Amino acid sequence: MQLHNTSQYAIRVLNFFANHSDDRLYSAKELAELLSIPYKFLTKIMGILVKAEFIKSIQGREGGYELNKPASQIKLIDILNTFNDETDNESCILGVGICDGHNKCALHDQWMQPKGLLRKMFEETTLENLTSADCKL
Amino acid sequence: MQLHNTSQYAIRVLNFFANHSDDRLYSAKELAELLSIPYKFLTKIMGILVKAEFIKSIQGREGGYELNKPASQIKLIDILNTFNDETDNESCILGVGICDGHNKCALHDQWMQPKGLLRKMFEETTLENLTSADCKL
DNA sequence: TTTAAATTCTACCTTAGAGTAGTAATTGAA
DNA sequence: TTCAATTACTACTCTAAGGTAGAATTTAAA
Repeated sequence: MQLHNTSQYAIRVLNFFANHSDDRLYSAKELAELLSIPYKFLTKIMGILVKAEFIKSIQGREGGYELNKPASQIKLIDILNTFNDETDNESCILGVGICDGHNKCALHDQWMQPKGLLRKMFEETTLENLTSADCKL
Repeated sequence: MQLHNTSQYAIRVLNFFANHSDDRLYSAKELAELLSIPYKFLTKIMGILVKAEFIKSIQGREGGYELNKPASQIKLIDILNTFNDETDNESCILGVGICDGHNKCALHDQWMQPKGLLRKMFEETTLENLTSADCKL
């Protein structure tokens, strides 16, 4: 019951940019050091974030990365979906097809409430809503 | 954000026993068919459930499995822990060490409430509390 | 124009979860 | 005593996530 490592990294990187909207670029080297993410793995993730248009990249010497859109327009769920992190609300927590009120798994009733809050968190939280000050990178 | 396959299988098997407390044994072959779980994988899981003392096994011809303790004494969290499914409430959802009120990750505040409900569900739900009738196996 | 700092691309390695295969051991029934 | 139905054990394969390596490309500064 946890997020993929790549999703965690991606959220932390994007959150970093949301909190550093000074008008400059950050290189992969800098980010890797500041966020303690393996450099080579980070560059791989950055490539995905660029393709997904969360991040804009400037190539070449003095290049780097910056946010490609306002923090208020990036939802957590969009990030998770980019990395195939399971947020499919229809599928059953016990893996027994699709659950609804009439055709449900043994854990369905207990699962409804936490599932709803998780869904709310991922769908309604944007980078803008994340803790901005004094938080761990 | 989902349970391991083995945990799902284990919960479904244990729930099946909780709902079929008639005084008989069920063989791995029967269980595999009734619950649509690959036979060989099921026997592997049953071995773990036996070692963890959730299930009692009777070897040899006419043998099989039965619950080893009352359904009210088996919590979901005990099952998950048996299969290393992450339920460590201290560790951070973004993977940045230990989060608390003073030293927290960017998502800490939003995570508190769903985390609490998940914890409650896993720690307070026993096999006895699961839906017993008309639920998918 | 050269060079160094940066992104980008392709390919690979490692690990853990998921699942399979085959055989040994057990045991009640015939 | 034999045999068939069963659990138990060991070892393997497959797949996807996590992570690494190295070279190609881009670009601005020197």
